[in-house]
Amino acid sequence: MEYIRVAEDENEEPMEIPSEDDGTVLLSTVTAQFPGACGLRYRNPVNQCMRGVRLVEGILHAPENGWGNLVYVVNYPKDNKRKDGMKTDASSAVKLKRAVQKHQDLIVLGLPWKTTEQDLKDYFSTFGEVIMVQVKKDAKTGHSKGFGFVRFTEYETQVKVMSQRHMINGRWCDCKLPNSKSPDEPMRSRKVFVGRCTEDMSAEELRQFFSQYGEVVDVFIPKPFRAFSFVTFADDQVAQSLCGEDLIIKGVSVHVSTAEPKHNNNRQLEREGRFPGPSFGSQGYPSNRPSGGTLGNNQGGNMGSGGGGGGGMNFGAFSINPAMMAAAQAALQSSWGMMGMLASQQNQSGPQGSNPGQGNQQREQPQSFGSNNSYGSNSGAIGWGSPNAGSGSGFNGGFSSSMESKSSGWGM
DNA sequence: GTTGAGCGTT
Repeated sequence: MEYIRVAEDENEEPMEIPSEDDGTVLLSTVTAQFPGACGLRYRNPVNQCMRGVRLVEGILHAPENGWGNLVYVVNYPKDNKRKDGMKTDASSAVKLKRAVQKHQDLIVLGLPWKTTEQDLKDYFSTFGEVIMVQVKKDAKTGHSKGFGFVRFTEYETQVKVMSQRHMINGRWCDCKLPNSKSPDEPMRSRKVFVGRCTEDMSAEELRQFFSQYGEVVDVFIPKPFRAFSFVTFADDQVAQSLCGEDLIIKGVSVHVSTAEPKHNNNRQLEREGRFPGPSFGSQGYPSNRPSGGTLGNNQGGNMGSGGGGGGGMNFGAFSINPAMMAAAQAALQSSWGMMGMLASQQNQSGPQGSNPGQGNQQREQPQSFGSNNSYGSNSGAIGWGSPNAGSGSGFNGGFSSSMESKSSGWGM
């Protein structure tokens, strides 16, 4: 482990604080010693100017030549000279949790409209081996939405890429960890949820693919197509180890998480706090949720919103539509089954018991299952994530790779 | 035919 020297003032005695394995320093590590700190700066030996240390998502990145022996000075918001602390901590705590980083897709923000996946591939390949790029496009027009994703083979490459800005086709772009996923949550389940599946991923292909990590005992793909599936392993540790990972299947980045969709992934709700409207039976869930938990949302209560129906749920009022069927179907597959859907009904008497995290499920808003499930090309295909084994043959069917075309003539 | 902070067809 490496340490860097940090002081509250240039003249004060520096304190050594630890860096992470990847050479970054967590802001949370700094705030642990200097409450209220919001960043670091240092005096550039070359020109004697103070320089800020790059900070992204709670992670401090070393200067070009590493941390070295410089003394880094703590930054505080405005002219707070510490002491007050605490207040900012609550809000920053959320970000600090992102601190532990793994190998993940990076989101690329600020892309020029004209930038193609090939451009991305070409550009990012200068940092290290790229195994996936995507430019998000409008389904109809095919026009870029101005952002994309990239995934590197090496974690070090990822760290490097995150630590700086990028000039891509004439625009400055940022690479960050997407906030579409939260740090993995603990849960003892052999089943994982696989999001962002495409329709052409068959159960057999998924089984084949996931078998490289461990014995797969079940693959379930909800029908009609819902862009996710469930994979159950024989060994729960295998399942757990995959949670939070992005995996590349047929050039498409899928996301693995616990079989219970933790996220009512709504950041708005976090900020706005409580839900409006009546929430019957919402005697709050035990607050022993795993760290990443979504804060007190009373979701379950929505079901009764119309009449309130103090205390009792009126099943007679239910009408089953296809969406609900699918939601139920999904629920049956998840670890908690219908428990999730009926979350707010639970008494949760024993603080003991099994898993925290039951409370707030509610699978899916019923949504139109309209016919248009046709998403076209998975363009950014770069083949399989190359499972080691040989048997995998037969899948290499034709997914065209937009990256195979060599040379990216940019400029005319 | 436009745009420029964001977050990937759960």
